Amino acid sequence: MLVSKYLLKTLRESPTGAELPSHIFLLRGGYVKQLASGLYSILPLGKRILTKIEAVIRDEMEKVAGQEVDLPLVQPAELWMESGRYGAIGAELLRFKDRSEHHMVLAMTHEEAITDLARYMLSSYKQLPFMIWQFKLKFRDEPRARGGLVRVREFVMKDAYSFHRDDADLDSYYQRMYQAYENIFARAGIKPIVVKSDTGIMGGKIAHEFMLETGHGEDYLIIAQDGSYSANQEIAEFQRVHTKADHLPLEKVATPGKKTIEEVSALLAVKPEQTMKAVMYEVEQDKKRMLALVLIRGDLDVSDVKVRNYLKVPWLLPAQEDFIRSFGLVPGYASAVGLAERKDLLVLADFSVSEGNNLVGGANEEGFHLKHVNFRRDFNTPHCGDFAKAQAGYLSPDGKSTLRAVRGIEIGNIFKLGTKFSESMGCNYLDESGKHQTPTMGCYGIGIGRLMAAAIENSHDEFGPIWPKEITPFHVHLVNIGKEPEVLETCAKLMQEWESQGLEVLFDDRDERPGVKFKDADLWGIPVRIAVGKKGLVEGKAEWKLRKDKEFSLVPTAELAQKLAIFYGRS
RNA sequence: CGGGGCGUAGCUCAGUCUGGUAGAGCGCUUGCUUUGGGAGCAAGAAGUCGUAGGUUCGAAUCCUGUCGCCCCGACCA
Repeated sequence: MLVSKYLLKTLRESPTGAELPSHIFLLRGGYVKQLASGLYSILPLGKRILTKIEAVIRDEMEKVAGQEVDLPLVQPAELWMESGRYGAIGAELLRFKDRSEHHMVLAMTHEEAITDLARYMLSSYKQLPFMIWQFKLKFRDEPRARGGLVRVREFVMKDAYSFHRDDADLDSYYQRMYQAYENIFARAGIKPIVVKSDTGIMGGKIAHEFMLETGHGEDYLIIAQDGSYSANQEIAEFQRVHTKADHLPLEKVATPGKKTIEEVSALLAVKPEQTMKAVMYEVEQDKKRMLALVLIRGDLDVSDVKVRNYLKVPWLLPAQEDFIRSFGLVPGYASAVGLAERKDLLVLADFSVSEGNNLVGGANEEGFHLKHVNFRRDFNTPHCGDFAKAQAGYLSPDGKSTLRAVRGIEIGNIFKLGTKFSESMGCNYLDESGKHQTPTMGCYGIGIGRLMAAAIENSHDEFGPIWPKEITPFHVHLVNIGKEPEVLETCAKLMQEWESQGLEVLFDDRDERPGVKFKDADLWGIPVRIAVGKKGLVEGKAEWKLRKDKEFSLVPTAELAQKLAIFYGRS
């Protein structure tokens, strides 16, 4: 490919709003162009990388016996009503009507369509297990797109779905897929951190996220210092430290105008970990709007994902003041003391308060708190659990190590879905004894564009991306220095020679100064740059420079082909 | 959804406060000179100042609506 004929445009300056290295370089290098918020046009250079990534993934999917399909993006709403997700998912699911007034959606993932296909195809246990997968556009009306290709609204995903007779078979296939993911990311030059994650609206039981650790990531990961534990912060567990003490008598104290933990603990001269707060949410259960009180020690934060999962509700809203007051509670002075008879409230107690003692809590009266509040004696609830958000510095779940927090970008995930979709959508098969059985499912996703962005976050310098060999847009970046006939002839000859050995060559044949060409070469990040100039050619040599290195070496032009073959493992 | 910011040439921005009819750098076109890390000189093309309405003799500038984009938040009582 000749640069002079290629649809490429590099920018000297970063476009406004780009902050992540991947966002900046994708725009500056001419890989993508933004069309609207969260919507990007992929330009020829970017498309080559996506195609390479897809080739790697296709290779690994075939190794785990995947069968590639292509399912519709536009789907009837009825399908999503069958699975129950039409009502469970919020505005992220784009709904519209077609010309004949049918309710339709743009698929944000393809469990429904796959299950529909499977219930048509599947009839006998002899067909199981199988895995179906695709590269397919998804549309998610994200509340806020950000970070270039990291969080967009329209994107291509590799989504795979497996069907099994039982959990044991799913478990063993899940392990194979786990390995396939390790392979894919390794081939993209990435060493992911694998964490346990929330299963969210997908349902299911166990899920893992493959995360790239980066200072710019939008997810927070909790990792034990000794490596024994890793999880997404949303669901990360930790061991609470409790003080042991005899229960002291309940005591009412005046705390006028003191509502926050800081104010109350300062006034009463106690540490925040000796206080209890009531974090209140508005939830909907059985079509009724309820107020949920989550009681937790003052120094801890609530994980709303843990609360949501415990209550099995699709969403939580922080309760507004007038909503709280409509239940007769006082914001700033709320607790569960004296509310035992209230059936209209959901009271949840984090282990930090159910196992702690002598805490300072609200008196449910404007301007008053209670000292020495104790679980069971002063308040009670059957809903005790882990509702606290893990933070750096806390003890790991086994208590043997300390947790640390890092930021990361999710580049892939694998789920054990179970029978959520196969059951609700009537997908079944006959076993050996002729009985109807419901297959158990797994699903496995990788965002292609996000992986391209992650590869840059993972591998770049101040001048541009440094592409790994397997996903580089071209194998060789050839540059002529000067317009002398012998230089141009040599370049043409070399290009033809390398292409005939199957290498992809980008030849910067433009009439530009060397500095311009080298800057662009850095933005395009091709692993090998070969520069041909009159000076070197006198000795029959050209410059060999790796993108990751600063220095070049002079190599006889006759040896370049072999050197390239070795570099790309094709010798 | 809430809060903040920004929309002026392909890109980055100045001009807006204090109203007087459009600017710079980069990029693009042409010519000459240059040629190893984003060259120099000269000439040139390019913007209904996001959009609609209002105020005014006169609006990029003031007012109102509207659309778009970016950032923060979506939670600790």
